[in-house]
Amino acid sequence: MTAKQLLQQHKLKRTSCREGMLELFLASKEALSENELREQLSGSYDRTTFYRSFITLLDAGIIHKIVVDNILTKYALTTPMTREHQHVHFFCTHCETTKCIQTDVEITIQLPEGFHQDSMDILIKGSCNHCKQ
Amino acid sequence: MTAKQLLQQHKLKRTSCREGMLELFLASKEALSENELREQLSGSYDRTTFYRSFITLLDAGIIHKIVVDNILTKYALTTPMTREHQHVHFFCTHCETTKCIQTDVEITIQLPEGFHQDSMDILIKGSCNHCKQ
DNA sequence: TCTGCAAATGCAACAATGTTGCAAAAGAAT
DNA sequence: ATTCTTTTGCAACATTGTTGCATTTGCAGA
Ligand SMILES: [Mn+2]
Ligand SMILES: [Mn+2]
Ligand SMILES: [Zn+2]
Ligand SMILES: [Zn+2]
Repeated sequence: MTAKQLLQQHKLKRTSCREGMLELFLASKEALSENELREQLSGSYDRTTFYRSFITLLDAGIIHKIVVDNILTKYALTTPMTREHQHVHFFCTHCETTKCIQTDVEITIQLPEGFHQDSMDILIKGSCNHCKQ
Repeated sequence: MTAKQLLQQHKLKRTSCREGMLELFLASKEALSENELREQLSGSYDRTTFYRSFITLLDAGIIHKIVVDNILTKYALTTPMTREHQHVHFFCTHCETTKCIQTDVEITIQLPEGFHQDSMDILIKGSCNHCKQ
């Protein structure tokens, strides 16, 4: 799947910002932040354009967002696996590497009477294979 | 347990800001945000003082922090239950009510080779008993 | 290939949240 | 009451994200 195909498939205009972002997502095994994308797209775009592109790609379901506390926000491609709701994310507290964990989880938690669950976010923090002590 | 006792027990100075915050935490069944605390402590304190008080109470382990995406940050008292295991938080997407779920969870997720887990955050989103449709 | 229109962009301004340095005030111990 | 330390308030700043508006671009149709 190419960036161009992804955009066409979702009937989105093929702009260089979107296409550049998608190429980086397609090439990366890890989630990427706005800053990481901008660094690599040296022909920088305005910050506003990035934010609006994120919104477009999120709305289309092409990418999804991973927020780690007040520390950072990253984005990753949505795959068939990650599209299934509750999947797990991993965050390395040393190098901030953030990954989608491709595992099926079946967790049921008893909520108080009258509460209703729509979704569940699971974030594991620890050290990645490069940062293990 | 009173606010005064909590502060003395942790050898913290008994200032009116800290004591006011703790009284609200002790009286609340839900997690509270900076704004909710400030509203109720009408004899408002400076924003900086709030942030520094949060840090003090967090460091002492008296409260813990619950971050919901880029939406909001709330705080709640640390109880014996919440201190122990990985515990779960609930966030109502309608009224933003945020609660600690007092349930024991034992979840093991297989991480990629070389990855090491330190902690796990679980956030359930949905509607609370007042907002159920 | 050219034209026209809707959509995307860049820029400036703004808001919310959180942090830091420093002088003044308050807490607690003597 | 005096002293010393910690906390506070204020101003300034950083980061992240949003909005309005004029300009530019992509793309469909001629
Ligand atoms: Mn993911
Ligand atoms: Mn909790
Ligand atoms: Zn790492
Ligand atoms: Zn609610």
